[in-house]
Amino acid sequence: MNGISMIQLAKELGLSVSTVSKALGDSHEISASTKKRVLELAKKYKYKPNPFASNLRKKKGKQIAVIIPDIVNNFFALAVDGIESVTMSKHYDTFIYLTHENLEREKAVLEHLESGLISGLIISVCTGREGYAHFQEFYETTRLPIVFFDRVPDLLQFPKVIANNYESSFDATARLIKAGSKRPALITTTEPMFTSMERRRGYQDALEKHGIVFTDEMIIHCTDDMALNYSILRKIFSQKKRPDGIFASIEKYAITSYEVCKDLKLSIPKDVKVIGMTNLRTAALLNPSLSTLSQPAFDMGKEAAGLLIKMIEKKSYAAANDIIVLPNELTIRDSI
Amino acid sequence: MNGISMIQLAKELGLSVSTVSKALGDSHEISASTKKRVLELAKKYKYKPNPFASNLRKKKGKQIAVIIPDIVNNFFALAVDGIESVTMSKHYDTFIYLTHENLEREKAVLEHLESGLISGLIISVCTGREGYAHFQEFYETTRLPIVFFDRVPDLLQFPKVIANNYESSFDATARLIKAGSKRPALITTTEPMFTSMERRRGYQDALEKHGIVFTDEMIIHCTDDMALNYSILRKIFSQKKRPDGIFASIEKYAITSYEVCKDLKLSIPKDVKVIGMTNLRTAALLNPSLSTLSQPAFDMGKEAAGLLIKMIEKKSYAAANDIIVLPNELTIRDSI
DNA sequence: GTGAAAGCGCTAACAG
DNA sequence: CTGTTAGCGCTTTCAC
Repeated sequence: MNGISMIQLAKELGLSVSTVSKALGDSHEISASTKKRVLELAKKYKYKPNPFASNLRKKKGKQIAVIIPDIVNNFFALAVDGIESVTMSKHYDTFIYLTHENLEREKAVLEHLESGLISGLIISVCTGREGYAHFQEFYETTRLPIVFFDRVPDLLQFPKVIANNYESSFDATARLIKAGSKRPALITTTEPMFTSMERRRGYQDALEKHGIVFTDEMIIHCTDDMALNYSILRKIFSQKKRPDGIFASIEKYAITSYEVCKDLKLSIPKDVKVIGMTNLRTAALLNPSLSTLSQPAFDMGKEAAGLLIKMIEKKSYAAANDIIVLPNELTIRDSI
Repeated sequence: MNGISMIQLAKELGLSVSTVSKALGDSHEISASTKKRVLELAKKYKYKPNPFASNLRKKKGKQIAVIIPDIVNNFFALAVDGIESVTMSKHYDTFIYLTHENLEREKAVLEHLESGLISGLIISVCTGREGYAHFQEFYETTRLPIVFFDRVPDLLQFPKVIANNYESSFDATARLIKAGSKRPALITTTEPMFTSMERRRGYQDALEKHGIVFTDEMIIHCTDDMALNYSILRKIFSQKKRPDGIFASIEKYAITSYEVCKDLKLSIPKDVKVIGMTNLRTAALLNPSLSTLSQPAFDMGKEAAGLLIKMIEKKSYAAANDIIVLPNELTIRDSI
């Protein structure tokens, strides 16, 4: 905290503080000549308004928060990149909070933010679907605009930015089938999430559409524990009646699938055809190169931030129930 | 902005605002019974102090900024993860700003932060070594604690957290040589950076130590343009007298090396032995699995944040010239 | 142990 | 077009 204050500027200019304030705000009440004088002196002294003072007075600032489960994940990193690209251009400051899939942490951050530090919130919720009450409560007490992205609480009425998970999962599964898979498996998480439910719906509908009878064991549930996932998959792919295709609907599961196939000497794509839901830049360099369904992560971040700032700036909450749907991108490589 | 204010608390308790303030601050001037009453009512109403008001009054807040070139890079993502793990536990809020290797952007962010929004700064500078004046200037005008990490301005007197780039590059190069490489190349950036200079020093010293005569063309300069890098590398590795080893001292160059070798049908590790400086989690899944020199990214972030908060909280700037050096980790896999 | 008063730096009525 | 005034909500002397 340092530099010159408005008071000192006013003193040196022989003007009142309020005149200086208005001049800096380019108010129409102020004469061009005065504005010029003020601006010049402000520039000379590199005057920067004290954000605490002005936020306190205006009861509003140019700071927003981003709450995500994990930054060490290409998807979220790209989303943050997209968010920052717009907050930067709109001169907003961006707080970042990581929940690490911990619901308590998520609640704690939300409660902390009820202090009024921010003017808006972008969030991708952690796994698990019980307990959305804290979002509702946050909104009730702060009335602050919130935009959810990717992992959204399906039952809550808030603006959201999501990918076309249903449709693209349908397409990906269909591609596996067309490539010759008779029993493609879906690898998904044990945690119930809206996104994975949608992907599962797309998967099942594609099976049905192509006359493949769905049975429960075609869905493989993995966890957060990579070692456990490995043994789960290894067990399943060691069976005689193993799946001959994989739609890995979570990034890390695609990698584990590769490891298991490698270790079991199952050839990809001959024995097992694989499509992975991932934004990994190295997908093309894996052996064999991995076919991917990738999310428009950067654009999702951009849209979310754009929407949020619109909500903050126009008091028009017309946007409040917007749902923006962006397309995932299917890239076929050698794994299929 | 919402919720109850201290004024309302005071009114309801029949106390003065200053008493409530002290009670909430657990001041020894206040009786235990009063503290209890205040705390209970505050809890009942979920009172949260208005951060703008208290920051304004105290001329100091619990917000810090992190400025990095790129979040879509495992190294920086991990570092942010490390930083956030400590700011979270110490109840600080973390702003994030991305420079995308753009010096102008870096300067703009710094200037913006001169407003006094934050109480401390963690930064990894963008490429290019001209122009460190803005850091000095930022410090002169704000007197705020700054911690640099990884990409640090070597000539400036500030606390820094870095990796042992010289020593570990020496070791990595030595491993290439011991594995049989007679002419290992160093792939580095055209941009002069302290980190890459250190890596280069380690590389050259290892050559000398092992009796390999260094010539200028053993250093391959790549850029930010991936397509250009590809053609640079392709040209070099098409020559008869091509290198038989690669120490890729920047993450993305290791990937391009793989692509080029694949396309030129050069076998790794038979024709070319490769070690890449990278934190990519998929390194082990590449074909062949990539030997890596990885940075202690998470810990670097943790150390940087710990140091910064120490500087913010104790006014003791004893730490001011600290340089914390953490070890890189060499993992040998099939590419060598 | 508690309270009164001043003020952090800025904005926004309202007057003039 | 410019100035006066009254705070935003909190912390911090200084009295009592």
